[in-house]
Amino acid sequence: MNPLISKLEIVATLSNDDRAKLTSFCEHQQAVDRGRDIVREAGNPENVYIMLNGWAARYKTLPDGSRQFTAFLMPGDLCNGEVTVLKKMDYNVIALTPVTVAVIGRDALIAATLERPKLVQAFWRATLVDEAVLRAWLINLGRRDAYARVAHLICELHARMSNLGLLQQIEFDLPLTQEHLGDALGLTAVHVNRVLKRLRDEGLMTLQNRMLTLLDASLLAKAASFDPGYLQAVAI
Amino acid sequence: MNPLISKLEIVATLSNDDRAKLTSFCEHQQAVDRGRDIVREAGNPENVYIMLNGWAARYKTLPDGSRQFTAFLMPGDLCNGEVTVLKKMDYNVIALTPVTVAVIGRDALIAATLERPKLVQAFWRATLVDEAVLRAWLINLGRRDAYARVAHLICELHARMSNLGLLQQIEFDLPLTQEHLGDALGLTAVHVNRVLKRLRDEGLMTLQNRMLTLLDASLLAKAASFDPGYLQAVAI
DNA sequence: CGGGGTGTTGAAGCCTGTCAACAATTGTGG
DNA sequence: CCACAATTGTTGACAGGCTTCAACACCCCG
Repeated sequence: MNPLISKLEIVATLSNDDRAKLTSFCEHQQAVDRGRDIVREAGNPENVYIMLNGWAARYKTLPDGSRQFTAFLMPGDLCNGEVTVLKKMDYNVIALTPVTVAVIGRDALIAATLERPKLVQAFWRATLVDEAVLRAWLINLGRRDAYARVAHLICELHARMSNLGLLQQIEFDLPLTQEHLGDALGLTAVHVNRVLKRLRDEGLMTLQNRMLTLLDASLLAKAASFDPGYLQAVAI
Repeated sequence: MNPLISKLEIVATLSNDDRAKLTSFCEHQQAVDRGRDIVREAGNPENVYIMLNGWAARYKTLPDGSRQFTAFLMPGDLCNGEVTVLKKMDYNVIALTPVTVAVIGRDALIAATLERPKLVQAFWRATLVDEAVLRAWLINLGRRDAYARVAHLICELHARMSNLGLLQQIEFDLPLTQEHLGDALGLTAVHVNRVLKRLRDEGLMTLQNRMLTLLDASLLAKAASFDPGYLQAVAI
């Protein structure tokens, strides 16, 4: 199944025509090696890149060399959807695993959406959910200690993958290093390690060999004060 | 001058017709006392509220009672623009000063924007700038210490007010308490106080009686590694 | 088999939170 | 206009969470 369609159908109902259009968007594909940037701050945003496979992260690097992720991108997510409306990009996107993206000319995407107001609205709604996730991250960094912060991120990632239909079980592939988690959470990899150990010792979850196992999902959600409401768009 | 028009004209060019429409949006006004919520998470989002005067903050409260701001809202900002596309709101907005808002029926706003694609795009671009601000806040909380964090927020607020044409000088009214700053920065009011003292002692800025004075703007920007690029939308 | 990346653990130090007391300012009612 | 209360700002002492630095184990891939 096309992940872009899956993602948009969470927030909107699409016609067969819309689905066909989205499928055609994904014809021109490109592979990106793990560790390489998919889009760059300085780059010319002529194209829009859509995640089809693998994991990526939106990030920015500070003058002192430290890095902060502002989003994890999963299949169906737009790497730089903004450029349909703005000529600027103020972030980078890096492939955290081997990634395949769909490449669409910015103008082609704009033209297509002009003919299909339903599609615009679907993209728009998906963007608003992304923004809600961003707000949740801010709250996470501002007001939760490292323990609850890690727990909250794990709950979010599990819920998002579950929404995409990428899993049903308590065990799933999480191809993130502890440094990646630290970059997302505003923590050092060392401290992420200590928190994961505690979560493991307490029997809430384990993360080994890139396999995450939720041993006690409800306790984990409670520790994180996780409320999944913000991940579900409610269409008018 | 109508602050909504000022705000949108930063990111788009408007026709006289558009401006007239926006002015008509602001006919139905409402006053909100300092400390009261303008919109509530649980509330029914039938209306869209637009800031005309005063300061407000988007926020969420955690189970333990702590509060995190996710945005400061100034004249021209939409309190809950999402509800034109989504039926849900996952945050509150509180008036930090006495506020006047314009109240528009959600359906009326949707109808108006359907006739005016230019207006939709203007709103959309403004939203994307707001999102860039949100990312900047996340980076601020994730990777800067309290000193640089406070400095960065001050730089941002100064730049935003400057963009709105609300000031030209190095001195301007900043009606936020130290607790407000703490809620935005993920710090305690006590520690904000200590940082402000240090910034004062070092001659970078003072904040007294709700008056902020930038004594050395370039040094302050340097301490914060502040780059104002993200505040300016670049239209296609 | 060897090497780079990743994970694990400990010790020490610093940044920020917590608690508390008091000062300054603002707001309110007489 | 004054008196008083409530909010906000200021400062100190102390505790704790997280970072830093370091060493080593593990694992995958060449």
